[in-house]
Amino acid sequence: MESPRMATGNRTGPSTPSTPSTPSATPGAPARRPGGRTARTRALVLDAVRAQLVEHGYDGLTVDAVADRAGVHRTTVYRRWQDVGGLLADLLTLGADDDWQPADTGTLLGDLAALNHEVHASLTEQPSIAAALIAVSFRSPQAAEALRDFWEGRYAQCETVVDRAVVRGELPPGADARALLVAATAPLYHHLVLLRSAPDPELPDRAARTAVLAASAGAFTG
Amino acid sequence: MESPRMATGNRTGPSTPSTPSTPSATPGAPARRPGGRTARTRALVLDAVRAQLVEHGYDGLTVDAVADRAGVHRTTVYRRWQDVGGLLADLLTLGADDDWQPADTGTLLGDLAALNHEVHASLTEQPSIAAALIAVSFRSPQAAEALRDFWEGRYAQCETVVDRAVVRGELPPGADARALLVAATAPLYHHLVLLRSAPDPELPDRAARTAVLAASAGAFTG
DNA sequence: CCGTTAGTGCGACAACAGTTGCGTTAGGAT
DNA sequence: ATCCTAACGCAACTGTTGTCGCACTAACGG
Repeated sequence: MESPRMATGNRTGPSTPSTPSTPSATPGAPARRPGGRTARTRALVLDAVRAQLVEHGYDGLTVDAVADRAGVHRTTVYRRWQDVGGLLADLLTLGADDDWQPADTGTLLGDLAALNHEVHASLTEQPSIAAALIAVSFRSPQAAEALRDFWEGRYAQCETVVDRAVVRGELPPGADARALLVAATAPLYHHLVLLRSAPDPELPDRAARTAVLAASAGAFTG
Repeated sequence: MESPRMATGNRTGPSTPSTPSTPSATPGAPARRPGGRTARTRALVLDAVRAQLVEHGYDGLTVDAVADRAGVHRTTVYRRWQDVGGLLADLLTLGADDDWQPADTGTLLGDLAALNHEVHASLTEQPSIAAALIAVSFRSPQAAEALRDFWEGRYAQCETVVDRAVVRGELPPGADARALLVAATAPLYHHLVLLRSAPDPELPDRAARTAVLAASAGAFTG
């Protein structure tokens, strides 16, 4: 997971509740207005979320503080994002919809190590948006779902890493790509998020190596 | 991790701030009073925490609700435990100091699988004290530290599993026991806590098998 | 048994989270 | 250019979280 990047575009935001792709085709639902002011507000607020997170950390990330910093009224934030979890969830979806691709280093070990280094970096940066999102996902269903979707997407995209390894003959066909990817990355999350160990710069490489050895031993094939 | 058991003893509780083992030898510090009423209050409150957690889940676990149920005033709870995290941390320390031992099944795979089944059970029981503690550990430093200490103790105790495997000749000597144990258990936590996947009854065995295969391939012998 | 005071009960208080009703502004369609 | 109304600003409100000062009760030492 890398840090979500800001794209100050004209996107609608999460307040648009499951709108079909053809907005004008739904007569019962009220017409959305994703234009000028709405988009501007969203950009201001999400900018404020990131700035507030950087300056005051996760504990200083309250709805009131974000609204003040964005120059927007409290109720506006509450109406569109509900709570802090909604804000971070929106920030995540904003950064997740870009066309991220796993690195292609030529070997399974290299690919997994590169992936792990990305995860490691996103979890150890100060402050870590990823860590804040994980923390808030235990309070906010919105954040939990956004994080779930984000990881689902990322793991799906990373399956190409395993596919490439199969094509190269590094792995036998029929390997459980998802299980392999989880085995490679889980120790990182376990140490940094749950055990809260001190960051170990060699951990990404070691975890990747362990997963590759297990895969070579046939751990993920039937 | 299994559910902490209640021992309605006369222990002091976490409010005793790092008291040396000889309380009477510290003239500057005020004399503690761990006796009758204090112990009774702690038992009442911790009982209420567990009951409240069982009946209303983690979301219903507020300081006020616990105090009401325990028949104790709010301020008493705030003063001795600070917050919900302190309450759960105390509950954990109460259950963690028993002489837990990892199962001895005769094989490394069996031992790791048994361990994983314990972890799986503690995380999927409804409601899960373990899951509640993990969730609250992101809000409360006390809970975070208690959880950290708990896991540190458990992983230390589990190193005997690896030692036994070395003695049996299943593993070469010099294996990194901690890394092996983390590799075996991390996928469980990753799926159940972070990814929030649906519980997979085969996951404990598969994760244990993966770790053993990696270990046999020399993944943890640096 | 008595004196000291740690621990508790009690009420008042501030700060924060979150909601509601209503008036105002500005997007978008005609 | 005009109308409709989504989105916003504003203020007042409720409920919860956490703190503080003071009085009181009971644990522990003598």
